[in-house]
Amino acid sequence: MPELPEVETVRRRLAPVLTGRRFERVTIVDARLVRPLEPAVVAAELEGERVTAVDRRGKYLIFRFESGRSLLIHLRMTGSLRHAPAGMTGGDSHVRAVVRLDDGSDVAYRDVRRFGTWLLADEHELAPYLGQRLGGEPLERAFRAKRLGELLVGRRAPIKAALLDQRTIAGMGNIYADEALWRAGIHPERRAGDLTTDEITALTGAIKAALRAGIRRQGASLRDYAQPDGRRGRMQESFKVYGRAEEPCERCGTLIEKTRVAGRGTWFCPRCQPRYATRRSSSRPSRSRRQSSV
DNA sequence: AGGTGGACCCGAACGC
DNA sequence: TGCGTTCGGGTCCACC
Repeated sequence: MPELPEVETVRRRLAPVLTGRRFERVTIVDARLVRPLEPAVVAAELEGERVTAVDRRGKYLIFRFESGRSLLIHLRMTGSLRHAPAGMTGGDSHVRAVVRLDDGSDVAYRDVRRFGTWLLADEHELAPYLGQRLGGEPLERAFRAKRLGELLVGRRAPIKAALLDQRTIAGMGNIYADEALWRAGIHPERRAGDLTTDEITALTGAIKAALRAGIRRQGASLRDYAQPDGRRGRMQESFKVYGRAEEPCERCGTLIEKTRVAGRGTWFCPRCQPRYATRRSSSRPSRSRRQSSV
């Protein structure tokens, strides 16, 4: 599942091969990709555009064009992009769109479950579109504990749900949310607004560390995700808790448990991530001394 | 207002 | 063996 580290890896691989290239021929096979617009219309609009930059915001990939317009790609769950010599991607029934570049190579978009979207945005549309959906970038220096704390104040949702909310932190998904909570030693069902300042500080660092670990290993290839050259990422080999139910926690040996939080499969270490804070460790004013018992 | 849960998808894993 | 059922997950949206 492409989250920030996977999308960032794709961005880093595509930027050098796309920058300066012109979209010569665009084929959109699956109408879902660009609906409610007509695939042929969008394809025609894209043809002739020249790429000036490949950016990322949250889980969105952004192809910026000379014209000022941008193509906003969201991979959702099973989307992937493949860069290869022209014609190499034929015969794959899951390819939903192909862009022929002016150097004779193809960028093919593949998506088994067809959740992914392509949006061609005008210059003035991009910032409002993203701003409405996304909070800050967790790997930017501006993302500090103070800021995260402000975003969590008063929130009654489980901390995991808050992390999955893209307006809290852009780019976190199910995998890295679990990984970050384990690193910070915070139970996924703790009320977001009840975390102490120390916990928020730990969580801020844990989020950055979990995401950076994912980028360093070129993302996690569980099933469909692969880099544009077809290679798999290796982060799945380094998960601390995600998908590891009944395996020992590497920190304390306790068996990892699986539960469900905010409608998502959730893995955690019951010892490293206690449901109730075992000691008060902060000056952060809390509205009640006890955690509510569920 | 803010949180929750279903819909959208479809291949894989599971159950009988 | 084969069929039907369940699962999962990012985002949007209806609902409470």
